[in-house]
Amino acid sequence: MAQTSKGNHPGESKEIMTIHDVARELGVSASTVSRAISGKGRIGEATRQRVLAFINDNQFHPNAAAKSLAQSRTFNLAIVMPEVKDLVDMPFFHTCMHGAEEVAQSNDYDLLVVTTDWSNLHPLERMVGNRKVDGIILTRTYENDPFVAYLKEARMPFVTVGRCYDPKVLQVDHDNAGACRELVTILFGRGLDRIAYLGGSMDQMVNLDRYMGYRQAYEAYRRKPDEEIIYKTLQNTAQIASAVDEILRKKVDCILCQDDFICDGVVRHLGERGVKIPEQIRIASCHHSRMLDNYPITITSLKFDTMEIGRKACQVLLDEIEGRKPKRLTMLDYEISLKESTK
Amino acid sequence: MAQTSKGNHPGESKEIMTIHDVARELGVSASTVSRAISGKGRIGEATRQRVLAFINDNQFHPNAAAKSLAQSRTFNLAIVMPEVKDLVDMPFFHTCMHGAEEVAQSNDYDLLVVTTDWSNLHPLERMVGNRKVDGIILTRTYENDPFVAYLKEARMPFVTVGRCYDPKVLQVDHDNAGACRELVTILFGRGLDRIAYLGGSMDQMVNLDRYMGYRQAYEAYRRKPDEEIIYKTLQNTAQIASAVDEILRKKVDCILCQDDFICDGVVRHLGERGVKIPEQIRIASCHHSRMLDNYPITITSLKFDTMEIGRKACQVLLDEIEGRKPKRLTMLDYEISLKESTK
DNA sequence: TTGTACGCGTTATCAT
DNA sequence: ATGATAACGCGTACAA
Repeated sequence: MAQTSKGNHPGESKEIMTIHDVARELGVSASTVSRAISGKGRIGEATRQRVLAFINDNQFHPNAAAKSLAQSRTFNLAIVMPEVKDLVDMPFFHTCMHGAEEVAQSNDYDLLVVTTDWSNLHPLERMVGNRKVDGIILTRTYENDPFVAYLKEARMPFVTVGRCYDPKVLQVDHDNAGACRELVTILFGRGLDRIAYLGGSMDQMVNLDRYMGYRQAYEAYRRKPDEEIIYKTLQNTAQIASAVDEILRKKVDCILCQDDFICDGVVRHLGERGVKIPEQIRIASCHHSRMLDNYPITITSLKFDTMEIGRKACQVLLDEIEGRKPKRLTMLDYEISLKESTK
Repeated sequence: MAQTSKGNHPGESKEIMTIHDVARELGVSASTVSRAISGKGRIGEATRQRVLAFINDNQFHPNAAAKSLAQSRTFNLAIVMPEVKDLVDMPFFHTCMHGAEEVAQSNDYDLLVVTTDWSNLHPLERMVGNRKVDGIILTRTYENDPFVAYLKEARMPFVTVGRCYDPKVLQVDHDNAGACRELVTILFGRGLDRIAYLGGSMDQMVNLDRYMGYRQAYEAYRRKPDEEIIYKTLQNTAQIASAVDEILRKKVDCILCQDDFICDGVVRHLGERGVKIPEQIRIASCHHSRMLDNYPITITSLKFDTMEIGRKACQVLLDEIEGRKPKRLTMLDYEISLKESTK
C-alpha cells in the first residue's frame, strides 16, 4: 500500500532511489539534481524548485556513504565517554551527551558513542583510522592525556570538555578553579577556617583544578591549609568512610567534597555515625548533580549546566570542522548554591 | 617523527593510504589486498600474511565510506533513547546503551545515539533514509508504536527492548508481567491483602505488562483488587503525593510502585508525612535502580540486569543483520529482592 | 592463485 | 544554466 506505484520495473520492489532516478524522472541530469540539493553551483530557480519538490514528494534521501566518499566527510561526530562505575558520576556524562546530540541533530550530524578507558586507545584508533567521523568530543581530560596526544597526531578535529595544557587544543570548560576558590572564600567568610578537602584521583584535570582553587583561596588569605585534613586519593566508599572518621577526630569546621561521589559517601557515613549536618559539621560539594537532591538535607555546592556544556562542545567542534575558527577556549558560567549544609 | 619516511611524493604529507598504495608497495593488485583483508575469495597464504603484516606495520585502515558504498553496509547501529526528564529514569537507558555499545565495539560496529520522543520520527527518518545504519535498537516500546511501524515499512532491521504485539518483531525483554505477578503473590503470602498500585502512563508496554501482572496475581487467587486504590496516570510528584495521601486514608497494607520514579515520590512523601515504613505501610517497586539504595530503608523490588539487556539486544540485532536468524523473542531473567520495606 | 574491469551513488571539473 | 565525465576507495564477478 505504501509502495509508490510508479517507479521501476515491475516485480522490483526495492524502492531505493538514487540521484539518477530523480534526474531521469525529471528529464534533467544528475548533476543538476545534486546542485539543487546542495545549493552549490549555479542553477535556475525554476528547476531548483522542481527538483526540491520532487525529492520531497518521493522521499528521496541521498546515500550517505556515497556522499562521504565524494566529499571526504561523514557528517558523524563521536563522543568519548569514560567507563564509569558509579551511578553518581553517570549523569554528568550522559547529560553532556544529550546536549551534544541535540546540537549535532539540528545540524544534520549524527553522534557516535564510544566508551573507553584512557588506557585503551583502540576503539578510537579504529574509528579515526576508518574515517568514520569528522570530529570528536572528549568528555574528560587527564593531566597527560593519551587521547589528546593521539588525536593531534592523527590530525582529527576534536574538542575537550575540561581543561588541557595545550593552548592549541579546543577546550570547553567551567572555571573549576575559580569556582572552588570562590566557594572556599565564602566559607571563610562564614567563619569556617578549618576546611578539609576530600578528593579522588588527581589524574583528571577537573580534579586538579578544583584542588588548585581550594589552595588558592587559602593563599589569598595568607593562610596555610592543614595538610593533615587533605585527602586526594579516595577511591571507594571504605576509604571515604575512614577519611571521614579521621577528620571527625581532627575537629574540622567543614568538609569540601571534590565531587558528588565523594559527597555521597561522606553524607552517608556521617549519617551512620549519627553526626548532624550542619550542627556538628558543615559540608560542601564541588559538583552538584540532582543525586544530591535525594538527601534529607540540601547541600551547598557548585552548579554547572551540564547540558549546556555538551551543546557548546558540539557547537565549537562543528565550527572548527566547518572552518568557522572558534576561539580555543570557551568558559561557561557556574553558580554557587548556598544551602542548609553550611548554615 | 611519526611520519613514515617512505611513501608518497615528497612534500605530500597527507599520509592517507589507500588499498592501492598498499598494493603498489607490495607489488600485487588491489583486489589481492582486498581479499587478504576480508578473507573472502581464494588467496595464497603466503601473500595473505605478507599483506596483513604490511597493513599492520603501516597502520592501514580501509576507508569506511568506500567500504559502505561497495557493500551497502555501514557497520553502524543506532540506539534510540527517549527524552527523559527525570534523573531516576536515566540509568536504565544509559546502562542499556553501554551494554549495547560494548557488544557493538567488539564486533567492529559503531553505535549512534538518537534521542527522540515518540511524536518525532524525523531523526529516525533521516538516519534510515540516508542509510547511515544497518540496524536499530529501540529502548522503549509503546502500545501503538510509531517507530515500529516506520521501521517495518522501511524494511530496516531493528530490535525492541520491551514487548511488542507484532510477533515478527525482534524483541528482547524481561518477563515483566510474570515478575510482577510473582512479587504480588509473595506479598499475599505475607498477609498483605490490600495492595495499592501506583503507576504512570499506560502507553508504554513495560507499564502495561507490570499492571497486567498485578491483576493476574489477584485473579489467580480469585480476589478482586479494589479499583479505588489503583492509580495509573501519575505524571508528576504532586500527583504522586496526593495519591499517597488518599491511599493512606483508604487503609492499604502495601503500595506497589510501577517504577523507581513513582517509588521515589512515594517514599519521599511518606517521609514528609512522617509515616514509617514498614511499620505503618509496606512498599515495593517493580523496578530497582541503584537510586533506591540512597534511602535510609531498603526497598523490596524487582531487579533486572540492564547492562545485559543492552548487550543481548545488540547481539540479537547483529545476528539478524548477519543472517544468523535469531529467535524472535529473547526473555531475560529477573530477581525478586525482598527487603526491609515489606518486613 | 592473482589481476582486470566495472559498479556502488555522489560531488566536482570542465565543457557546452 | 545545464550536461557529460571523472574521481572518491573498495568489493567482486570474470578472466587469465
